[in-house]
Amino acid sequence: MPSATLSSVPTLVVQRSLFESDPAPWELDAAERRRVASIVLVEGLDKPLDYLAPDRFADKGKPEIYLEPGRRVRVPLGRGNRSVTGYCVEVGIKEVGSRPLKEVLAVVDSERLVSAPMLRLTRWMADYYLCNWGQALEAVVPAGVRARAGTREVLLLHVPTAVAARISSIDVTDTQRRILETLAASPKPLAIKQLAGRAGCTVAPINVLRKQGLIAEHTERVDVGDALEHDVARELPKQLNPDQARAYAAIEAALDSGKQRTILLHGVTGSGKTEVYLQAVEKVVSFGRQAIVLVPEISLTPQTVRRFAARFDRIAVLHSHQSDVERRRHWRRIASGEVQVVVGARSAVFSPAKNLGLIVIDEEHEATFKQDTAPRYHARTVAQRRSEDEGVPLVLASATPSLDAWWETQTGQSELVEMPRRVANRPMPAVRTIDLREERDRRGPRGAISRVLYQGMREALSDGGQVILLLNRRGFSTHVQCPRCGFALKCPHCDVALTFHRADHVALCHWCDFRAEPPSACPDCQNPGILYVGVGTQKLEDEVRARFAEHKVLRMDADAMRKPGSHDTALEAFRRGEAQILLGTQMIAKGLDFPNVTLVGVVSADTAIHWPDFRASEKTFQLVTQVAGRTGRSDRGGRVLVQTFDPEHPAIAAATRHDFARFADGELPERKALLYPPFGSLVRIVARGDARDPIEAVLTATAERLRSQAGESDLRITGPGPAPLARLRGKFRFNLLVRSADRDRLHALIRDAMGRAKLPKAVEWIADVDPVDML
DNA sequence: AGCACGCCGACT
DNA sequence: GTCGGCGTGCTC
Repeated sequence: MPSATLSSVPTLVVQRSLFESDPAPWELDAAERRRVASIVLVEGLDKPLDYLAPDRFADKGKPEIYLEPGRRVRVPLGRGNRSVTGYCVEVGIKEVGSRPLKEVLAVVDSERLVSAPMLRLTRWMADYYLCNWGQALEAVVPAGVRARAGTREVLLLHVPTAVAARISSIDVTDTQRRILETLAASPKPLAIKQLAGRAGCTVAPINVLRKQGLIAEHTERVDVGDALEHDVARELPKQLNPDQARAYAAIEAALDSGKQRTILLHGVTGSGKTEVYLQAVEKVVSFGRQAIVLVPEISLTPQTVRRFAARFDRIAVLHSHQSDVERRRHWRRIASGEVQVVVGARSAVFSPAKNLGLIVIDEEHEATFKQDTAPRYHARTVAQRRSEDEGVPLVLASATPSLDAWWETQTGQSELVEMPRRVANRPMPAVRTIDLREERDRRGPRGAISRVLYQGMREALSDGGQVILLLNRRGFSTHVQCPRCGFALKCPHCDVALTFHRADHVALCHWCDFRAEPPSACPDCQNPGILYVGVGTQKLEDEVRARFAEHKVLRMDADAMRKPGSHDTALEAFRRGEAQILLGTQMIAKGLDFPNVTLVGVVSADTAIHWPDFRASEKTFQLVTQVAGRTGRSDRGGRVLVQTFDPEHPAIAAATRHDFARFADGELPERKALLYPPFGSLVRIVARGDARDPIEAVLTATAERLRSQAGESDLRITGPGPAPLARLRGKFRFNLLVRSADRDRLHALIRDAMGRAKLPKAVEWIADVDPVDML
């Protein structure tokens, strides 16, 4: 072949590709204004794609297949045109022609799932939480709603009007005439079985009529089963005391202002915060708007729901233990505007309230408001954004506010309302620490309960009071260890010691549920004296039963409360006095109101103090303060005994004085010095994989990229280093902490750095924005 | 996320 | 010569 021909080939190729990417003249001529839908795919690439919206999807008279933003569609993607699902986020008339657009294949949803404000919110979430827009959209609409759980396609029959007019004169059998008359007389279309039942015949003659066209049919999607609403005795608003009235007035002013405001309701345990926000919600409802009240999942008991049901005619409940069918029922009632108040867990912040008037977050400091899978949103942050976008007030309530929410009040971004006194002027319980260092050196029975705590329990019980014992460790013993060779039983998949559970006689990993046979002798040195050390709730229960044999003991922890509903049953039993001693993990520390509890014992206040988490102090303060708040709630009074090896620790010292401000004043400067929240924004990147080196390498490269891109900014980078839980479920884990006072820039830098990194197949990573769990 | 294209090694 | 390894890049 002549060389001239060879050299001309590449030229041709180059020109062809130019024609393909640039509009050719004849294509420009053909440019048209067409209806174009912008589609965000549920998975895959994070960039809206444009598709042609055929006219058949533009007919408002056909709401089943009307294409509008907030509905899902099926669209062809890639060379193979495989059909994928995406959310329509925009529909408009656009100039097309430069490149032929593909067409939307089908409209999936027969109604809008995501409103315009929710579309904006999800777009913001994607930016803020470094996730795909598609992921954010999927988080906002419950799976049961997407799948239309609890509905069925049914075939409905009716008599065409032309036929109905001459039923008596049609040539049919008597049975067929009866069928036609029955159906024509029905005000609503009927299913085949319904019609057969009413006409007193089988389905056979009905099918004959259908074939003849004397009966018309169409399909419709209907709900199966009816909503059962239970009647609850109505309760009237309570008279507010002066502190409550002041707090209410502040919220009322915010509501009347018609503007977004954030109010932190800082009220000591037992100060009656709930009544304040209930009345605020009543006000919102009175002018026809809706309120969302978020509570921690654990507080969302039937009792809590009853409390709301007693005050409002139409409430909806949303939480994770509902079936898809239930959740969809509540969700649609909210979307229809029927519901006045939504009470729900974290994800209820996405409730499709049309005419939102107020958002309340009770126990605002609780970690459960942070989602621990993508998108890793915090309901408080999302609620703040939503309330700004929709111009409604946000009320945060807590006896132990998060330092994040607290600091906002100090900088004037939100308003602080204090409720420093308990209702009925009841005093706060006296809190006394018991120094376990002294106790350790004393002779006497060795156990988890010190002499002083034992005496306190004896006194409380003999006076007819009840006792709560907090121990934030489940299981029987926390370690299985050989005193001779130092061997400790560890999880083969995780970097943690196995906890011995005596009830199941198993050594259990609390992270991956690995189970092992507990050894009776040291597997290493065969020493038969292997020790089961460290006290969990099960061992504490044994000790309490042995030393208080004449009293009934109730244990509440994740193991004892495995059955659905057992949590509520146990609390009710304790409330009725069927047990005198309630012991358990943090699930007994929160929000409960037992008037007869006159003693709270904290078996070990130190469990969280040495946690490798910058919030360790904050968590300790909250836990001790919250559990202390469970007593002194009646005229019987109450007191609190806190066992600790570190009575001078600022968190414990402040908790014993119920002194939040003192705790905050001590803790905030430390956060500031290290640029931790609330002074800096924090993003934690966690990488995991089968081998240490590639994981660390990816994070090192990312850290370097961040440093080189950071320029003059205040970026502070810690790591990469092994995560506090360096091995989990068989994977090695490394993390990188990045913080900056400039939140938006921080998020943008990390998005860029992670987007550019080439991730080896064997490495997975996530970015956790505003992390709560640092393990 | 898939799914194709593409450029190098072991086979019929 | 062909099958197939998974690196790279695109998807309206």
